[in-house]
Amino acid sequence: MERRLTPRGAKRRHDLITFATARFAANGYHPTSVAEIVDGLGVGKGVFYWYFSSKDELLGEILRGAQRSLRAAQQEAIGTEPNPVRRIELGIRASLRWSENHRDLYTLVQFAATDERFAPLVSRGAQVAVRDTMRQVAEAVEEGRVRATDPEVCAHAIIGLTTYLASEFIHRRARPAGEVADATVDFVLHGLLAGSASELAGSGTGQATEAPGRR
Amino acid sequence: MERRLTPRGAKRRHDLITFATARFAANGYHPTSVAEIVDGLGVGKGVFYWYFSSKDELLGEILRGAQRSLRAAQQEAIGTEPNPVRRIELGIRASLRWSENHRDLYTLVQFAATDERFAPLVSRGAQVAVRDTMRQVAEAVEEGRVRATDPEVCAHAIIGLTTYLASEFIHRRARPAGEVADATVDFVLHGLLAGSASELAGSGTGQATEAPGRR
Amino acid sequence: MERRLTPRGAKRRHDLITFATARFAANGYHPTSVAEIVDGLGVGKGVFYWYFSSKDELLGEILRGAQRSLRAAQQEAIGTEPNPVRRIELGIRASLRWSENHRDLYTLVQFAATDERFAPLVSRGAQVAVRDTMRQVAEAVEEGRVRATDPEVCAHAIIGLTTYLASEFIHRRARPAGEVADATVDFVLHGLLAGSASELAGSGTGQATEAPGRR
Amino acid sequence: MERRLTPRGAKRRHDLITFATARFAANGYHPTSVAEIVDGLGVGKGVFYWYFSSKDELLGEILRGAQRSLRAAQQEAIGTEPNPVRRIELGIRASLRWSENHRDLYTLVQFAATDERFAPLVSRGAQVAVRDTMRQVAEAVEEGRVRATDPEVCAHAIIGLTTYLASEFIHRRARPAGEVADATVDFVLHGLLAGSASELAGSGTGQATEAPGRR
DNA sequence: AATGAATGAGAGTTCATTCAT
DNA sequence: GATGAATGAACTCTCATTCAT
Repeated sequence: MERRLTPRGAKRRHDLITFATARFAANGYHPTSVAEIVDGLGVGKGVFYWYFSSKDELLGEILRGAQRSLRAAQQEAIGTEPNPVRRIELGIRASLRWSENHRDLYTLVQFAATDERFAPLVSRGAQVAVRDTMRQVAEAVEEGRVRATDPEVCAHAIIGLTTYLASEFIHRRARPAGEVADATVDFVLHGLLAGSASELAGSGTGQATEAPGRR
Repeated sequence: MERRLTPRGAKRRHDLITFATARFAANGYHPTSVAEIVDGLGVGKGVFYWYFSSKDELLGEILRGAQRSLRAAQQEAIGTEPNPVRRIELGIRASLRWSENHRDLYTLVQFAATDERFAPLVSRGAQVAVRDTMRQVAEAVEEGRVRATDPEVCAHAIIGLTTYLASEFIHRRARPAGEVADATVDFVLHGLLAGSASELAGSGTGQATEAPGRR
Repeated sequence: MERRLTPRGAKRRHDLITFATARFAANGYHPTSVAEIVDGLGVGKGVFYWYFSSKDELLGEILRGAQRSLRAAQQEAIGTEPNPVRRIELGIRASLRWSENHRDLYTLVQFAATDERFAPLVSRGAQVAVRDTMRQVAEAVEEGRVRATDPEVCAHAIIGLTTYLASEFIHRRARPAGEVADATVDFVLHGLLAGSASELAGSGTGQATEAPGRR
Repeated sequence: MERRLTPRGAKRRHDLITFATARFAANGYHPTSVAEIVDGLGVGKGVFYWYFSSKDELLGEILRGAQRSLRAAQQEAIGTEPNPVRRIELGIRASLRWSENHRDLYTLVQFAATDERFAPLVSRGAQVAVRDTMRQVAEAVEEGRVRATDPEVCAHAIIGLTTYLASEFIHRRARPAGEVADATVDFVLHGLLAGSASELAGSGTGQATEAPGRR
């Protein structure tokens, strides 16, 4: 692949990606045939294989593009903000806004994570996000702004929460991203309990009472 | 369907479900053919269609079974515990333990949620879990044990967090469920911030596009 | 592959091989599609792939069968004949008779030898034939029945001649195998020259670019 | 077609033929795509169809060129040699030398002979060679230089032997053409038997004991 | 209950050929 | 003359499903 494209060619390629993303998200990747995609654009089958060497490769391209785009949105949102806690918040808000504007991509990434052929690709993208977030959590811990916790677990918790709430409230119920972000940030920062004294000190199942990762 | 099964028939059916679950989780639902399943069990194709009317129906059965099994595990764990916060914790721990013992089912549910034909089924199961959790959050709020928040959002946050951390730490990295549960419960209850005074008081209201009060 | 076949299945498989051999020989291997074969037999496409894992595999089967069959015919013809020269003759006659009865296979083998994917298979079969013939030539030389020559070259010459004359006279012109065999055996045994004294003594050494001794 | 070509055009056309011949010989005619050829030369598809009206036509050109070239080599080698036996020998030697220098063409001709669309073309070329050789055999018989045999069968025997030994020893084992020619000429002239008295007089299968073709 | 065999629509992909630029 | 793009029929092969035995 890697073809030098004319402007017209670049547009075709872009159209294919856009249309395929929509169909994959709506119908599922496997149930959507190449024929369906090219028919939808009113072009011949050969066009598809002129721009992509296979259906799998197309999905790969879509996933890579999604990750690039999300990361760019996050970094642009964070800008030069010095406070790491605030950076986390800005990252969450950017992710949710991005999620709102790219519902299809979200669905596709979710699917890709469940297919052994694409899971590694998704994993790699997730690792980048985790590393970004971890750095901020670690910094915030160092500065004493947040409780001492395992930054890796925290990073996953933040990303997982954001991801899940996006799926539930933005995609399924079409709530505005801003509102969802408020709730997410609130939960991330304060957790569930009222007051400062843990009512459940000593709870647990007899296993470690501290968070894992701290040795 | 609905067939009166002999003991031998019941075993056959169970074998089919078990084997298919493993293959679906490992290879993906669509890429796994009925032939692969029956060959793996050393039986003819007719057997499959004797017990299930279609491949889709089999997946439906698997998903319904998974939800029944998870809910049973949660309810057994909660038992008669009166404290709603403690009930939430017990539910989280039960879910993670279940997740540890049923990795394949977890993967399958994740996939099913991305396919428009199965998503409704998954949704219905998720709604049950959300309603269960919501009831407990609402009760905890009423009793003043947790901050006043939208119980629905909270329920989703709890479930989302649990789900995601299960996937990352139990499935991908094979950490023990107990450890992961400790961290999850900790995060759910206390959030991220240090101390009782919110450093970010004022955040979480409106879109907060201006930097919130930083010291 | 390797399937336990019922009698009905064995017949189907045999029909596929027979029909495909005829089409491959008439139209060429590549130009003959699987669809053409199954349509010709009035069965569904799946039937083909029930019995053969691919079109290539089918050709392989055909070629292997041809080699087995030809070799069996030769060995049966030679029987226990003690005279090696006579054994060579019997082999030639058997080959030509076989050729007469299996024109399609001959054409197919010729093609297969020109395709890099099948050439090794053909080569292997040819090696067996060469080794058989070589043994007889060597024995004949030892017994002083034929001129001292390189048995390997002779073996190839015999096989090549037989092959070629079969193609030309039996396949293209439909002459009876017996007649062709007489001529082939005659040429193989006596060569071209009249009398016993070589008119061209001295030739056959070096590149002989100058005219050799002519009267 | 028939196009007046600029020198640059003539070179392009020649390059296409050369490259295509190599790919066809290496990969097979059908499996080699036009795209592969033009990509290999770094030109666009249009170039191909500017010089040739189709892929089949290109193969036809290659085959015709091969026959022209081989015949020219033979005629140049024979020159004005008056002795017909010697002419046969010179022809064999020229053919093998040509074969050594044009392995790809040899492979291609072999293939073409097996495809019903190209077989007539190959046939026509072969007929020319047979007629040339026949004339020489007939003359040699008339002059009493060789045994009285059917000149047509002899011609085919000579050509078949030469062809086959070229394929086996020159192409597959890369032996020098001179050596192979010595063996071929020797076999053609003397056959296999030692001495002048046929040890096998009277052998045969009860069918004609004389060569076929004589009525 | 169960099997091997069969179906045939439809999948992804290729490729000779054409055409606008 | 030459290119990149496009065409679309045809290809090999898959697979959920059905059926005779």
